[in-house]
Parts: sequence; C-alpha cells; structure tokens
Amino acid sequence: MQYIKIMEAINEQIDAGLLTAGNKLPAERKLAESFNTTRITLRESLALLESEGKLYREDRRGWFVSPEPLRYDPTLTTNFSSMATDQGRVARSELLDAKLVPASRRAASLLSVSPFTEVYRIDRLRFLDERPVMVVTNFILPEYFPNLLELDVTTSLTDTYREHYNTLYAKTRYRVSTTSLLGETAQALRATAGSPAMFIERLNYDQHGRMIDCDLEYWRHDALSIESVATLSKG
Amino acid sequence: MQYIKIMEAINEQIDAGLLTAGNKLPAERKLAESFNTTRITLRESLALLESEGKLYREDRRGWFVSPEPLRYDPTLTTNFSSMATDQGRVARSELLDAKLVPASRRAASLLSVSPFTEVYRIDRLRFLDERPVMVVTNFILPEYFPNLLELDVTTSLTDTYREHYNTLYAKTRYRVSTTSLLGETAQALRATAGSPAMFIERLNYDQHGRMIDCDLEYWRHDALSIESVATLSKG
DNA sequence: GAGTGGTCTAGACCACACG
DNA sequence: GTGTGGTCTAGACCACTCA
Repeated sequence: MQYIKIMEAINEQIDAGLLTAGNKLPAERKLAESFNTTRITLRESLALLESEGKLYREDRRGWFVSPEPLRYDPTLTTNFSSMATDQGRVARSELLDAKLVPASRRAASLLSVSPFTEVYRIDRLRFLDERPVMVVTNFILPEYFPNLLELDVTTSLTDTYREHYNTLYAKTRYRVSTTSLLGETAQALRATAGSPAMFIERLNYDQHGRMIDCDLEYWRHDALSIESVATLSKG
Repeated sequence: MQYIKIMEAINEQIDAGLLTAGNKLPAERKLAESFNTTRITLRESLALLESEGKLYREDRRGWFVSPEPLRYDPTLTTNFSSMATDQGRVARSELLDAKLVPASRRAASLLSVSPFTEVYRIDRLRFLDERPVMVVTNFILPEYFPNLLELDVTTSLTDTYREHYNTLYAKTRYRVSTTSLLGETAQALRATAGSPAMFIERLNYDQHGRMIDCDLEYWRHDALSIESVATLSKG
C-alpha cells in the first residue's frame, strides 16, 4: 500500500499549503525518485488524488493542484457566467460551434422529437479563472427560436432567449452522473483521455411549460460541487 | 492508444449483451492474453470502463458488469428502501454501528454545534439487489430525539422520526461531489482502495424549520444517477 | 492448493510542450 | 533540443478467494 502512503504525503503538502491551487507538481520522474519508487506506482498515487479532486492533469503538461470547486445550483436560473462572478471567480466562454443539424439519437430522445428532426446545436467551452472546466452542448428546438443563429450566440443563451424571444427558463429536469472524458471533449478540456468527469443533462422548460432545449454538460469533476436546497415533497 | 481500443471492444460486448449486468469478466491474465497485451495495459482499459460506470470491481474478486444505476431524487423524502422498491429493485440495510459520540469536526461544522458536543452517530451499509452500494453516516442532534438508541434503529430513520417523535423531514440542503473510497468505507463496499465514488452530504430540517440531522453518504459511483425536477427561481 | 487480483519493479519508446 | 507525460512491455511476489 505504498501508493496510499505517497498519496497521503502529497495530500499533507497540499493541506499544509506547500502546494497551492494552480501549482504544478514536479516532474513524475523526480517525484518517483524522491519517494523512492517507480513512475507507475507514483502515477497510481497521483491518479488517486485526481479522483479525489485534489489534483488535476493537463494532457502532456503535468499535474496541478485543484482550485476550489465552483458551487453549482441546478435550481437557479443563474447562468455560468453570473454563477462564477457571484463566487468571485472569473468566467469566460468560447463558442466552439453553432449550427442547424439533424438531432442526434440522444438529443432526439431527450427532446422527444423524431431522429433527424433539425435542431440548433451550440457547443461551448467554459473557462473558470482561465482554466477550461466544462464543455456544453445545447440542442434547441427551432420552432420557438426562429433565426436564432443570426443573433449573437457568443453570449448567454438565457439573455438571448429573454431579450429576443420573450422566453424564460421556468423548469428544469436534470440528471447527474459520473463518466470519463474521451476524444474531442477531453481535448477541449486539455484533459488526458480517461480523466474522471461529471456529466449533467438538463431538459429545460419555459414559462408556458413548453420544453425548449436541453444541455449536455461535461465537467472536469474536480471543478464543481453541486449544491442546492430542496423543500421536500412526498414521493 | 491501445487501451482505448480494448476499452471499446469490451464496451461493445456489453452493449451487444454478451456481457450482462452482474456478469464477472474473465481473469485479467486471460483477458490480457486474448487482447495480446500486458496486464498493466489491460487494467488501464478496465479502469476506464470503471470510471465510466460500465464495470465495477470487487476487491480481490474481479471485475463485473454494472447494473442500471438507481435513480436518486434528493428532493423526495422517499427513503432508500422505498426508492429501490419503487424502481423494482431489492433493498437491504445493515446497521454497522449506532452510538452517542462527540461530534467529529465535520459533523460539528455541518450541524453548527461546538466540537465534542455529543450527537448520535448511526452507520449503515446499504445493499441494492444484494450488492453493497452505499455507506451512510447519520449524525443526529439528541435534543430532538431523546433515547433514540433505545428504539429499533435497524429500520428506516424517517419512519422512526415520524412514529416516535412526530417529526418529518421538510427541507434538505445537499451537496454532491466526487471522491474515492478508502479504508473502512472501501472495505464495507467490497471495493478496492481508490475506487471512484460519489459523496453526498445532506443537512436535514424538520417541519418547524429546525435542523435535526445530517447524512454523509458514500456511493459506488456507478450505482446511482441523481435526477430531479426543479422549478427555477432567480439567483 | 490453484489461481486470482493487488501491488510493485525496471526498464523502454514516442510525440508533444516548452524554452 | 531537452525533458516531459503518455503508453507499453515483461516480468515478480503476496495475500486473498474459492473450489
């Protein structure tokens, strides 16, 4: 159980403040040497700290100490940007793509439309304090948002809906699970293939109770903690 | 990227139904041989499938195909047992421990009491279809539940509160994050140290708005998906 | 008792990041 | 160009599970 001991040793350095948020760890070979072990064993320790959310990896760049997670309340309309600002963080988004496409199987099933129905698809990469932390794909029903792509979609969707279509988010159905990052998603987040991730699926309804769009969000799992308050109802 | 290909190959077998929920995979050495690789590389593929929630490990027993996750709605009072039953699953709980203890640092901070204040601590292990999936620790404020430990605490706390203390859960504040299983928690869940997990912290209030207890839940991360509906309010 | 998974060693090559 | 992380090889020993 050597790798547990190494994990604890690194953990202590983080808790003691010797390694602070954003710091890069020494090279794996150096760490392995200083703990008198091999790279494989050392990497086991690092993977453990990664899955606890204490460290994260940037593909081929090394290991870093994780900053505080963003507190995410799925029951607030607050968008990503104001959520971050409210918590004293700096948010930024990059538009990856925006186009009209035939609904993917997953999107069709979520939005209850037949496969290949045309929907808007908007892909964004979200940064928190200049670290890429989330990739989100929105599938939007065009019937409620004619000519959406002619507007400025680089800003908040919430704002665009409100300002141009008099539409508000009123209800959301969400699902949270864990998964791992692969392919383009991993690349966009500068993550190594297989990094642990949180997956959040949201299905959104407007003030008239109509389903208007859905979100598929892939988060670096150390970057968020989901927090909310609920008034309980009987199941 | 051999390990990605192996992962995909195993994935296909699961999707094709050749491997179904609960099935044990062949021995690592045999799998490695049949994929013409080493155990280390093969284990990388398996770890990937584990973090996607497709496979899980039982410590020293091998790799198994994950069953469907339990849908968990934090806004329902529904307890573990009825949640499972409602979804056609079989639930069982084992009482690990129940005693009066000085509040741990974490418990004290959650319950807003001074450290070392005495609180009830109840530890349970929850099974889903005979698979251990969650370890939960309850810290309970004794002032609202005198002589709690003299009652039958092997059953549902919700029921005990209602039947003996006329107390209902009315509001909950919850936080979800990811972590990994270590030590006793891992052992209780028959998991290898370092297995990925979901951590759910709940702070519960009764019908008079009084904070009455808190839960700390460690879930095998493939065993649940958090799902809920929220009416949105402005942040 | 045989075989398994958990853990560890001691290397290697490559493509990429970074200076 | 140097060094890094990503990936992979080919073993080994041990403690445990299970038949």
